[in-house]
Amino acid sequence: MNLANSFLTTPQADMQTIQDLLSEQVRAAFAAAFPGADLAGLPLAATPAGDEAFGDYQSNGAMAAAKVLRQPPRQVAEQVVRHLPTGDLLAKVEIAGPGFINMTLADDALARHVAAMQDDPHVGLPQSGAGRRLILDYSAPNVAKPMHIAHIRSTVIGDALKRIYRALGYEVLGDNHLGDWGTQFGILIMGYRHFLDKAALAASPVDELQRVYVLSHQRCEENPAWQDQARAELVKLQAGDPENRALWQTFIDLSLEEFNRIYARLGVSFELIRGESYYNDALPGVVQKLQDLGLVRESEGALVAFLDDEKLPPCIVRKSDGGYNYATTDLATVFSREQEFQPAAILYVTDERQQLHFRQFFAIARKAGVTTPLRHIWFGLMRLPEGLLSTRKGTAIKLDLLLDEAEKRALELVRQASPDMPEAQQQAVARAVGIGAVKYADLSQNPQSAVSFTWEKALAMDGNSAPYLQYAYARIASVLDKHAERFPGHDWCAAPLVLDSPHARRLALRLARYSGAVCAAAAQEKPSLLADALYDLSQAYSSFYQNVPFLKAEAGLRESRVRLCALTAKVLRHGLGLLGIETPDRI
RNA sequence: GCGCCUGUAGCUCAGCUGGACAGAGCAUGGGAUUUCUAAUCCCAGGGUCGCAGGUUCGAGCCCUGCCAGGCGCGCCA
Repeated sequence: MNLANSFLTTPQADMQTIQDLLSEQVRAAFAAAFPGADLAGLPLAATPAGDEAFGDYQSNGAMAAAKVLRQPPRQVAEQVVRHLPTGDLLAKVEIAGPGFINMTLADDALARHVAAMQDDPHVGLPQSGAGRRLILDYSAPNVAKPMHIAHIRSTVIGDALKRIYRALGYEVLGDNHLGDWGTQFGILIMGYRHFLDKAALAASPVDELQRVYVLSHQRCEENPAWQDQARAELVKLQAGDPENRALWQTFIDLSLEEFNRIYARLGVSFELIRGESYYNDALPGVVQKLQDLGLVRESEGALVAFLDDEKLPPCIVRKSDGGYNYATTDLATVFSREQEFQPAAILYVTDERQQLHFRQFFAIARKAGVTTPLRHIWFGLMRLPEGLLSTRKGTAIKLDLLLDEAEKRALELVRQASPDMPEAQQQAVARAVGIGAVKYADLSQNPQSAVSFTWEKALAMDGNSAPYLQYAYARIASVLDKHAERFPGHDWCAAPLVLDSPHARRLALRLARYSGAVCAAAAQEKPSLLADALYDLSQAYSSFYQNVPFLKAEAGLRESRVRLCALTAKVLRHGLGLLGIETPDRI
C-alpha cells in the first residue's frame, strides 16, 4: 500500500477480498509462530502467485522475516506453515525455494467465494470509502482551444479514477477546472475584433477562435503597440468592462458547447464546472492571507513565496503588474474546496510538466493551514513518433477526428461480424466499440509512461484491446440468451459451481482477484492495473469458451458452466464500467 | 547549471514497490471452424532489462557514476 495514500488506508468493516482473507491468516500464522517478535512493516501479505504452477497465492514474508528473526528463511517458513491451517479455505500449503510459502485454495472455497459475488451489489468490492468525499480535478481544457488527442489522458484517466473510487464507496466530486481566465483573453479579444471570419465561427467556433488567437499572438510578437492594446483589453476585461465581458462569455459558451459534445461522446461528466474565473474575487483575499501569515515578500516588484526550506524555487503569487497567476488561483481553489466540501482528499490529474508547480502550490497551501491531503496524479506526455504535438506546427490531431475514425473502423467490423443487425444498432455498437478502443488504449497503459501516439495502437481492435473484452462479453450475453431459449426452466442462478477443469478453475481465480485489482488501481491511482486484470480475466474466459462446452454439456454441469459465464459477464461489465467503457450485448 | 521523468523482444508496452527460469499485444511461422459469435483459441521462434560498478541469500526494481532522450526551473497555465 502506498503510504502517500493515507486517505485510502482506513480500517474497513468488510474485509472480503480473498487475498485479504489469506493475508490475515498468514499474518496470524506469523504472530502465532513467533510471539513477541516485531514483524510490523514486513511484507507478509499474500500476493497472487507469480506462476500458477506454484499455486494461487504466495507469501514471501518468511524471507523478509528471516533477518529480523535471525533464522534461516526456510525454517521460518516451516514454523509459519505449521500455524497455517489447511481445510476450509486452503487445500494445500507448500514451501518452495528459499522460503516461498505457496498456497492453493480449496476448490469449493474458491467456488463459494466467487458465487457470493453474484448477489453482491458491489461485486465483492470493499466499501472502504463509505462516508468520505473526494474531489477529483481533471480534464480542465483551455477555453478557445480545440481539444486534441493529448486531452484525452486527463479526461479519461480522471473519469476512470472517479468511477473506481465511487465503486469503493467514496463520494467523488469531479470538478472541471477550465482554463477560462488569464492573459490570453486580451490577445484573443484583439484577434476576435480584427480577424474574425463569421462563417468560419458558425461552422466551427473553437477552431476559428484558435485561428484568430494565433494570428493575434503573432501580431503581438511583431508589434509592441498591438501587444499594449491586448494588455489594455485584458485590463478592461478584468475591470468588468461590459463589452469585453460579453465577448469573454461568448468564448466560454462556444467552447463549452464543443467540450460538452466531446464529453458526451466519451461518456464523461462532471459534478462541478468551476473554471479559474470562478475564484477571481477571492484572489486579493488569498494574497492578503499569505501576507498576514508572512509567507510572501516583495521581490522585483512581484509578491513571491520563497520555499527554501522545501528546497523548491520561489513561486510568484502576484505579478509586478498586480495581476494574479496560476498559483494564486490554485490556492484560492483549495481554500474554497476545503471550506465548502470538507473532502478527505483532493486529487489533481494533470500532465507531468506541472509537477514542480504542484509541489510549490502544495507547500504554500500547507503553510497556509490547508490540512486536506493533496495529491498530484501526473501522467506522461503524449507525443507523436515524429515529435511533440504542436498546435502551431499543425501536428496536433483533433480529438473529434480520432473518435470519428475509431467509430468508422468499428462500424466496418460490426457490419462484417453482424451483417443482419439493423443499421441503427450497428451504429450504436460501433460507437461503443470505437470509443471503447480509444479509451482503453490509454487506460491500459501505465499513466506515468509517456504515450507515443500511433493510429494503429489507438484504434487497435484485437489482442489487448477494449473490443477484445467487449467481444468476450457479447459472446457470454449470447450464450445466456441461447440457454434461456433452449433450456427453459433450467435456471443457472443457484447451480452449484463445479470447477472441474483447469480452464474453469483459472477463470474462477481471475474472478476472485477482481476486487484486489480494483483496490490496487485505487491505491496506486492507476486504472491500468484494473485494465490488466480484466484482460487476464477475458483471456481466461476466451480459453474456457474455446475449450469447454457448456450449452452442449449435460444438464447440471451445463448450468454450472453457464453460471460461471454469467459471473464473468457481470465482472467484465462492472470492470469495464469502471473504466468508462460500454458493453453492448451484441457485437 | 539544477530538478523531475524515461531507457525491457523487430514495434508498442506490462512487470503487483527486492523474489522463483523477465511477461503480454502487434508483427513473423505453424495448427484449430459440419459445433455455444474465429474481433477467438492452441503451439513456436524472438532478450547482455541503456552501460559500468555497488548493496543483498537474491536486483529489471535500491545506491553511485556515466551514455541517450523527454520535460521543467519568478512575473504562461
